[in-house]
Amino acid sequence: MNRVKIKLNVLESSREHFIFTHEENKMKESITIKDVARELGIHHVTVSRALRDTGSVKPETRELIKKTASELGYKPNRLAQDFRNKRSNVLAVVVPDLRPYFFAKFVSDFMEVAKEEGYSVMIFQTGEKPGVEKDIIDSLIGYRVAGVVASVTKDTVHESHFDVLRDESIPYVFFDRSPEEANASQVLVNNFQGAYDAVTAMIKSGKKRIAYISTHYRHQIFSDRLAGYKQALEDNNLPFHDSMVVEGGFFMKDGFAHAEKLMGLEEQPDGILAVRDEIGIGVIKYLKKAGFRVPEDVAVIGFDNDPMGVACEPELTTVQQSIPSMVSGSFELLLEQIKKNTLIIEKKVIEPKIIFRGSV
Amino acid sequence: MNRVKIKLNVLESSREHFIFTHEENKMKESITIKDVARELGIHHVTVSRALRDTGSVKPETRELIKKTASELGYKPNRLAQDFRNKRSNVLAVVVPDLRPYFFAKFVSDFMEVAKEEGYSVMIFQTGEKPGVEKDIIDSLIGYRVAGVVASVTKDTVHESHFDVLRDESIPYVFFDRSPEEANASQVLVNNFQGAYDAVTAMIKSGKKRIAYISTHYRHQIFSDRLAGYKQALEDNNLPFHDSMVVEGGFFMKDGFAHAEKLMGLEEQPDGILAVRDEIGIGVIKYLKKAGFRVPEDVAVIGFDNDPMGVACEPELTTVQQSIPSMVSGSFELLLEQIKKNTLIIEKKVIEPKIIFRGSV
DNA sequence: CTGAAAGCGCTAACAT
DNA sequence: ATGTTAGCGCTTTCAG
Repeated sequence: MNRVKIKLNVLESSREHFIFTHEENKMKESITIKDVARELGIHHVTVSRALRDTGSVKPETRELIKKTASELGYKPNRLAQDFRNKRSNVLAVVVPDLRPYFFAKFVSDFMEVAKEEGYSVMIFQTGEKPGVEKDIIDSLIGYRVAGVVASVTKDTVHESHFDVLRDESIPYVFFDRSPEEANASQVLVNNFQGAYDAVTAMIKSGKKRIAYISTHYRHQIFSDRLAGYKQALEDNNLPFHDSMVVEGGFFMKDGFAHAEKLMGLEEQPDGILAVRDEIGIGVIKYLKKAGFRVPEDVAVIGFDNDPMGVACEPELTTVQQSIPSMVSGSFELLLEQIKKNTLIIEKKVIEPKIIFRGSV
Repeated sequence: MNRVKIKLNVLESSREHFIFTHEENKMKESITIKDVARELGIHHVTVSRALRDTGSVKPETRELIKKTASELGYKPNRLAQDFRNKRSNVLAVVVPDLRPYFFAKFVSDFMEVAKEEGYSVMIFQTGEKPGVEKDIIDSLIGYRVAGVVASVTKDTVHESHFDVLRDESIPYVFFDRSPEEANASQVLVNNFQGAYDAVTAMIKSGKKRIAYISTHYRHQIFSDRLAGYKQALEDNNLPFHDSMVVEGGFFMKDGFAHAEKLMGLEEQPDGILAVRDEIGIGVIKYLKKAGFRVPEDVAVIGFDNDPMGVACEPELTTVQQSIPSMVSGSFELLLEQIKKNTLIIEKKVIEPKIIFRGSV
């Protein structure tokens, strides 16, 4: 340690600052298979074979090599391995935003499954920007990732920017949000059914005038939900009213505002389907503030099974999409393509399930 | 396309299954700098120099090379670059679990900052298991990551398993949760102050008997909060009662259960500090269910500023730790070490801030 | 300013 | 069962 500095207020909110700067540790040379080989007086290729359990190596030699390697602290250089193999053991997951529970949970589960099979995971966020999405996909080529799992931005219509992956034989699978007509495997949720079931549930509980709060995102997911909503009304001989479908926004405050507008109408809804749980929670917050009882006066159902839904009062009934199913579905689809080095186009549809809590 | 299969019920919840299997696209050979060089009748080293803006290359030649490379669709092979440079442009972020909002938000923000500087990010989850943490750190060596940012498990006491990184001159920074006495840079929150301020706020609003619900996690963060709680009582001449400190659990249901016990005591608390927002929400849910008014009868404050806190009623007052400050703090500390190839030990302390909402 | 040579650590293919 | 050869794509070093 050759110098000590004391700094203050580097961060606006910091209090204590001590810097101890050491001189660089001389970059210790890493141990390679050649070092292990030299130690044992054998060829490094034999070491390579032994360590990877390939080729034929005399069992005792193999054991000895492994023992020596571990004693010497040998760590395979994955950079060299990947380079040599022209492919890394990294899977890329591309999502619009990691923060929403749905994506955080998907990625979290996906990493665990991938790890079981020896893959590491790189995460990328598009921020809902198609341009960023394209740049990310392009950069993936350079990394020679083994495969890609993606949920596209709200504005991604084509999959053309994924073609570069195809050119490099890098398999990719879409989950949840896929470009329409994608020429790739997809793991999707039956959003039509989810909305249909949700509306049907409200009707069964006696509701007759059900509104739907959508988002401005023009992705098929959202139009499917609208279609399911309409179909459920029709199948129950309930009229469809334009005024009962509103859209715009994505957050709690948007749900609050939409609910305020809906409840200000001459003909008020007695049930509200929200395209996201957060919006649904905003709806409930408005309803309670305005003195409506939930679910007696107005029932509410959301989508996503966000844990946030159990924080509100009453707890939000929601349309759940099984994230573990989506994870295993997309991972298997990807792995099969990697293993067989083959393009597989398969569409898996996950059936949603209504989680009944207190709001309907 | 040479075969078509139809499968059914591969996933328990799937409905439609179509598989179209194509034969493998012949692995198109990627374009290398040699291809670009050949096209131009020059040496590939010149191409390398031109593309990286290093060395001296005649300006026109440089332009021509860049143009040609892009026309040919040249994409640098990062595997080769990283291998050659003995270091990748990947930063590793190690967290206990990606799902809690705090970590999801940290990682999300960190990725954006890292991207600005040309780094990609690999995420790892320890699942609060020190053994897994050790394995992850070991594996990082193989990847020759440029740097590591970690928040350790609840049971990590030493940083000894991080030594391997030091051996390879891979800098690492701890954020939020650090081993005690860590011999590395740290970005921490002043948890003592957070608890102190929270308790003080409740006292100022007239509360006289304040309980503290902790977790069983034996990490310094939690003892610091306890210490802050005690100090605030002392500074306000309020007695400390053992019965007012309970611990165990991490989730909403635990908060609910603890609140039930606390309110069942002969001497009930009139304020409750919860070590996490989720626990605080559980507390509020119990209080309301049992007929107590929040905050009139009992005030509640949590930690973390989890958005879930605004879903409950009343909205939860919380001790916020600035995630952007933590991200920029840890990233800068890491980047400086990478750039200078120097060990820097600095401790940044982020001051928390109380977000007043409805529960106090 | 440009070219030639060399090698990073590893593994596939071919010998022995 | 083990060794030899060769080379992945790139960049650093040295020559010209």
